[in-house]
Amino acid sequence: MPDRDTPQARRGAASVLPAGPPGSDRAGLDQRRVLGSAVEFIDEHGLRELTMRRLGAHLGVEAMALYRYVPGREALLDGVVEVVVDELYGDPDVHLEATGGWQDYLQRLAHGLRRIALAHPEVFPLVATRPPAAPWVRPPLRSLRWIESFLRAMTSSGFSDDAAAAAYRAFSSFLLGYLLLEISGKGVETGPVDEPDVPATTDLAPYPTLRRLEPLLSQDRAAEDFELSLEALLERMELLLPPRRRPRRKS
Amino acid sequence: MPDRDTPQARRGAASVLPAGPPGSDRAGLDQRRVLGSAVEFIDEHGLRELTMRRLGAHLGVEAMALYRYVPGREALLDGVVEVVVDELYGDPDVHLEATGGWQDYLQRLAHGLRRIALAHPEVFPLVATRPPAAPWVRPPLRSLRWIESFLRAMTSSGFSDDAAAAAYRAFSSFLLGYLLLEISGKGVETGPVDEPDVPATTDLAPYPTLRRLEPLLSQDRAAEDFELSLEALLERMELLLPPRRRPRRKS
DNA sequence: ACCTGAACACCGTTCAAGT
DNA sequence: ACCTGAACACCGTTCAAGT
Repeated sequence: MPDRDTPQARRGAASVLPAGPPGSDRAGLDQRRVLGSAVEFIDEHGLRELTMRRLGAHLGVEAMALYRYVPGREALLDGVVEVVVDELYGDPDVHLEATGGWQDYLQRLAHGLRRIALAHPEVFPLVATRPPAAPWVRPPLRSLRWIESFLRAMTSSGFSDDAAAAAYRAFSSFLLGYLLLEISGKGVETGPVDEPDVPATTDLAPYPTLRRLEPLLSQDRAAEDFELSLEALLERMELLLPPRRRPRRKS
Repeated sequence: MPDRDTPQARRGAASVLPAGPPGSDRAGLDQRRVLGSAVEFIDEHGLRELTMRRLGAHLGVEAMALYRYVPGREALLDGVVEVVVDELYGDPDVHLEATGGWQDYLQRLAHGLRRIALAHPEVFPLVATRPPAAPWVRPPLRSLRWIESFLRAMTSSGFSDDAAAAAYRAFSSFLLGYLLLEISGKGVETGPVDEPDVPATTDLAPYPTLRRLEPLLSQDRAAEDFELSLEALLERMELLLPPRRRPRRKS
């Protein structure tokens, strides 16, 4: 399912995984099929349930067969992260780097990553926390090609190298925090159904302010928050431009 | 080690764990000792290594003995998160809610959480990704008492309920993204030592901008970034105040 | 009251063996 | 060339039994 229409998408970015046998494409396994199936499995049952043996069963094969295509469970998870992040290449809304300037590009990039997080909420914590391959790989922008694309868009828009690097750090921090919290707020109350007679609702009596604001805090403002904070971030980035290229702020 | 000098710290916030036997305090186990030991173990060996059996050995006991004090591994991890977050209660720099106004309070709160993240980098991903008990519990501010404290500080400083809630959401997103990325940048290059003759350095030739900025991106700017972005966040929060309470911006 | 031994079902992973 | 069966070391968890 993922990684559509990008023949050598996984080839460009130094893949975490060895190549594996070339896709015989018809019957039989395939690294792409294994990884895609793993993503599917996590989307459906959650990361906790993913097991080499169960993934094998999901593919109609014994667990041991997977080791032909993946060095082990850890590498499988790395591959899952890679596949999900690579879905960005198939997103038509994100392509074409600089048709509308850097702000437009960063907007589309941010929204593309948000779509990925919302499409794979069970995978995203993995995207967020797997140790990156290099210190300058900052989740959720874990693909060398997108990092390159980001930095080129900024520098070619007039940002200094320092400013582009600072923008990259701010952008990744913003996305990581926002998206992780958005999906965490989503997944609550799902899971094993416990005693329905004990509502498990915490007693808020000792916390009067919290109790008063509780209905307010339970509202889902993720979409608006995302737009507004992204807008604010872009405005703050604008200040990193050399003064000549910075449009006068209306006030 | 954690949870020092706060006798009933874990009593106020609805604990995830049942009480367990009262601490006989001398020899023998104790829920506090089990959780504290787990934190210690993760700090030392990483989350991946933590096993009921190994934690038992670490405490000089068989794994099965732990089940007297903890319902299972999942609850143990919840307890670990709770213990680490509760360290905030022992931080003398964070206490006293509003001596210097809300900005000063949020500064100290943010720095306190940053100290925790840096002190327990192996635990922090757990703080970030464990499913919260309620939708309005937003990591890394996972303690009802601190959420209450935050909201009270804001509302009593003139923020409307809506503004306080928005500030809470923005503050938690900021901290989560920043701290998670700071510790992720720290932990890289540690772990199993592979082939030292193959430096595993990715070939950056296809990514010229990245290659040019690589030394810049490898610098550790976490501390400065944190200060500056926190400052910017607080300034943005100021705009949520009703105009009368908002000091005139200089310039 | 607290801990242990033995047992159960299930992991990840290796490897010789099948086809 | 690709998959499997059997095996190994190790999990989390239960429970009757020890002290």
